[in-house]
Amino acid sequence: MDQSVMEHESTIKEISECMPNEEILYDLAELFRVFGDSTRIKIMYTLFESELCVNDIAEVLDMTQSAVSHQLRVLKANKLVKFRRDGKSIIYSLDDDHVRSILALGMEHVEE
Amino acid sequence: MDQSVMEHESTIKEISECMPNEEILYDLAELFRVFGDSTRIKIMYTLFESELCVNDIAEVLDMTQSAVSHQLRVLKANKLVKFRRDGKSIIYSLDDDHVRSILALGMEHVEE
DNA sequence: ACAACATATGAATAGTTGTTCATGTGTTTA
DNA sequence: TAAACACATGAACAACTATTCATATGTTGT
Repeated sequence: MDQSVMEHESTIKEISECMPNEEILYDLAELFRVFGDSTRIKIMYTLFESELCVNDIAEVLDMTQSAVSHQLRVLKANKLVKFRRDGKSIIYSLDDDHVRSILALGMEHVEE
Repeated sequence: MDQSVMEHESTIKEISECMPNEEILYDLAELFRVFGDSTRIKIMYTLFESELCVNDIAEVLDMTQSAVSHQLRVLKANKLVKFRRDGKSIIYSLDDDHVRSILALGMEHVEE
């Protein structure tokens, strides 16, 4: 095995060592997959400035209550939104500023 | 229509006005959808520190050349990677620092 | 306790997507 | 120029996902 092949092999090895482990990579992909649907993005944008109940989100986006609820479930499971009960309604809001940051960064890339 | 209903209506309207238009939202979702697959994320991570040709990516990730090429096509179409020819090989690299920023932000959220 | 309201959820379906296999295109070398 | 190499691409299939419809759960006011 000559020098250049050995260097090649060690480069390959180095890259593999820098790679985050499978589980983290899968979680990361799942996080982005949640952002990868325009209706979920719309829902997050409705919550950008103020919290809202499910019916209001459905009204703003002209969607069925069921569809919104299903998507909120996904957002909830990935800790992108949080919620609290207020009487009969359940009020949703963005979980933290990470969500806003990620949306903003994505927007920067898209608007170039 | 009483006062509270009017306020409700105007809130709904305000939110709709802040919402980015359909096309932008769709592009944004598409961008994140590209990040939403673990093999594409792996490919981007192999390119995090240094540029690589298709075969090397395939070798590092233990994937077929075809599968890698198909995914590079998606990354290319969304301007997440760029490429240049070098002899028989085509060398891929991350397109800009946006890619690194987005991956890093996502990682922050996941590692909490 | 009961009716009305707000939300969640399960099942089914239609549409989307990642991989594989086979083959095509483009480049180098003998 | 023919063979070998590196990569791209089209078709097909299996796996996944978002929405709809029907219904269940939980809360309020009477």
